[in-house]
Amino acid sequence: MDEKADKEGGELKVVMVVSEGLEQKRNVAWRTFLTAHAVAIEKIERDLAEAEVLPLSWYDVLLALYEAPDHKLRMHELAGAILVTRGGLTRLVARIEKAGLLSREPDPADGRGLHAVLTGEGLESLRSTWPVYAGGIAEHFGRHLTDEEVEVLDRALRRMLAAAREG
Amino acid sequence: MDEKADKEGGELKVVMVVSEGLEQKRNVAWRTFLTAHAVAIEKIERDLAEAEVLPLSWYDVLLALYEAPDHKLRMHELAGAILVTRGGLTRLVARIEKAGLLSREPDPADGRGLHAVLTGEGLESLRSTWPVYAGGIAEHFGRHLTDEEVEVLDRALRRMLAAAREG
DNA sequence: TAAAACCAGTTGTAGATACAACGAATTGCT
DNA sequence: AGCAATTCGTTGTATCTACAACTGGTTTTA
Repeated sequence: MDEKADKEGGELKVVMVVSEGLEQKRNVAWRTFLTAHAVAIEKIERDLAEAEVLPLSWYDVLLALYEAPDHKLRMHELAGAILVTRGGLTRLVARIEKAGLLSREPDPADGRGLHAVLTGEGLESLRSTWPVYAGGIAEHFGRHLTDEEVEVLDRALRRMLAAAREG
Repeated sequence: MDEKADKEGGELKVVMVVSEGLEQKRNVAWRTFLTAHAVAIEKIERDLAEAEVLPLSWYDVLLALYEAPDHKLRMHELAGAILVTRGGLTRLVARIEKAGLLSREPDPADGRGLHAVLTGEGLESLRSTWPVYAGGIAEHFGRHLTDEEVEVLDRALRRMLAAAREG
């Protein structure tokens, strides 16, 4: 790489120069963060698929409903909770409804609105998925971190999220 | 939530019971990790789109080429470097090639193989994209973390990745 | 050296997502 | 009350991705 810098003049510096000094460690950490996320997600999704339980996108929807009052949420609330656009949510919810894991019912208080409601079957799926998911999290994520690292990571990323919600 | 547990018996415990004790903090941290990733990526992609520079998927490909010897990689090496399936890479590379930012040339040493090679125009795009990307990383990620947190996060996630490569 | 096994990259197909435009319903303003 | 602006959810369209089957090239092995 250094030989290349000699041969090609400034080219190598495209990335390096800008990321030198104080910023560099943060950029390296960002890349680690991205890769770690991609690898962990890939492995966990594979575990879920092999066990024939819910994929993460379905699990997220149903868990959000589970955690909501009366196990129901308006579509736009659900979209906000799982960070999907409303357009995407319409189709995602339609697929999950077709599988019988949630139902849609009109909101009596607002003629425009719908509630997505967790069904008994949906709860059952959540129940059977969780152990597999928990196993994946432990195996591909938690197992490799010390207690202290977990705390630092959680605290730091929460601070980041709080800032994102304001900005 | 606790009232709900009283009313509905064991249901609330579906998730909580299993994740109690030692594991719980790790599961909470995992969720934070997922959300933080989703939010940061979303904001950075938006920055890139607004500045009309390369999206992350293209940037990743071109950066991998940039960092490779002679700025070229075999397709399967590239697929491994950016964590995409070969099928997906074929199309991604085709799009980038159509934009003139890389070229494909046969490998003289292996009739099956192709090299993806960074072009001058590709290097130029990398150059113009990086400041925007770096700004996004700083704004939506690095800015919110202390030096020590950055180090802990990088070290911990690297350890996780090392384990993933072996397992 | 011939056949079998393997590997590289592509392509058909299906699935999933975002963006923008839309119709229906509600809210706010005057 | 009545009209404009906003909000809600859906849908058309374009992109993008994964999986699996496939073609052609290479390596292994008998």
